[in-house]
Amino acid sequence: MTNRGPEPWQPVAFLLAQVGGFAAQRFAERVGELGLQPSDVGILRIISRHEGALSQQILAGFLGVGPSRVVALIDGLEKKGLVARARSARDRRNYELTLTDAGRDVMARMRQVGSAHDRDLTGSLTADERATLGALLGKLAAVHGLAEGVHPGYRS
Amino acid sequence: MTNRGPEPWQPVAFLLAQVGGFAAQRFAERVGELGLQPSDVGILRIISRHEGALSQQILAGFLGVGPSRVVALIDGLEKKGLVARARSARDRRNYELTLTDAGRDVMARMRQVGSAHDRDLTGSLTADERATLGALLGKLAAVHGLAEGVHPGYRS
DNA sequence: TATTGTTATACTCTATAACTATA
DNA sequence: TATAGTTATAGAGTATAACAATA
Repeated sequence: MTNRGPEPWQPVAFLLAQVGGFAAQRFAERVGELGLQPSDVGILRIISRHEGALSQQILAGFLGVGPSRVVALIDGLEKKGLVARARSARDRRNYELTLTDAGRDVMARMRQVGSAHDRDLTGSLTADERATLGALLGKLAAVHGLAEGVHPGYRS
Repeated sequence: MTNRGPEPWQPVAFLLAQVGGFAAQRFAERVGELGLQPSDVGILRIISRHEGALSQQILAGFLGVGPSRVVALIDGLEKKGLVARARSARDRRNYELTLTDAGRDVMARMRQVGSAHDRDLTGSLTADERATLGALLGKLAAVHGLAEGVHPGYRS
């Protein structure tokens, strides 16, 4: 490696945004084949983790969006038969969001799509390179406080 | 390194989209302080590379958007005094887009912002780690045919 | 009175297609 | 007639605030 003086800074931030944007775009296409939007994927995951103990307000908090937007998002998933609204017996103002059987099926297919997407995107790397890339990205995510499994694309 | 069987695939694609999205968001904030949108930055760069030999149609081709969108984008930059439309003498239908002096000033400041952004984003990595990350991302960008310096966020 | 979810309104962004001026 | 740029229109997406039901 040649020495080009102090701090030969590599402009990696742009590459990161560029490749990351490409990854997001490809992922949107893939889940689109399942009839979903990228935002739906994250919502299904959150619901599955808090099965039955999740109101729309709490979900809005997780996503960082207003309550009215959650209405539209859940409307779409309910219309597709993937999510069910059940009035809480203890406080009939709020809903308990649950996955339907079809919703669980879609989540299983989502995992397959995710794996295929991952192979598609990083298949040209060796296993070592992929592990290194994952470690470095994980380090950046941790340093900047990015929550695990939550894409920053919800809030405006 | 423990052996967990064949193909212990790391889900790096999501991390990529997540960190990449964060990088893009931060960059938008930074250039926002210069009164610019991320799309403006790419356009200024393209104009500077084809100084005077760039019509709006050709620019639309580069960006992958329709001509009417270019009108709005250039309107904004012209109103800020960064870009000038000059009717071509040879074919008075099309414009030759050029940077104003103020536009060149802003580009210089953009480079500083870009460096600061890069330090901000990857400052927690060692120089070696940063170089490795850049190399791996560059490899992915090349494999997937991402044009140098063009963010995929223009086309719908 | 306070809170959950919903609806109504307005605003932004973008694409498509009609239009003008040059060729 | 064909092309460069512009304007007009319509559609999607989203945020804000008013609203109804429940507490």
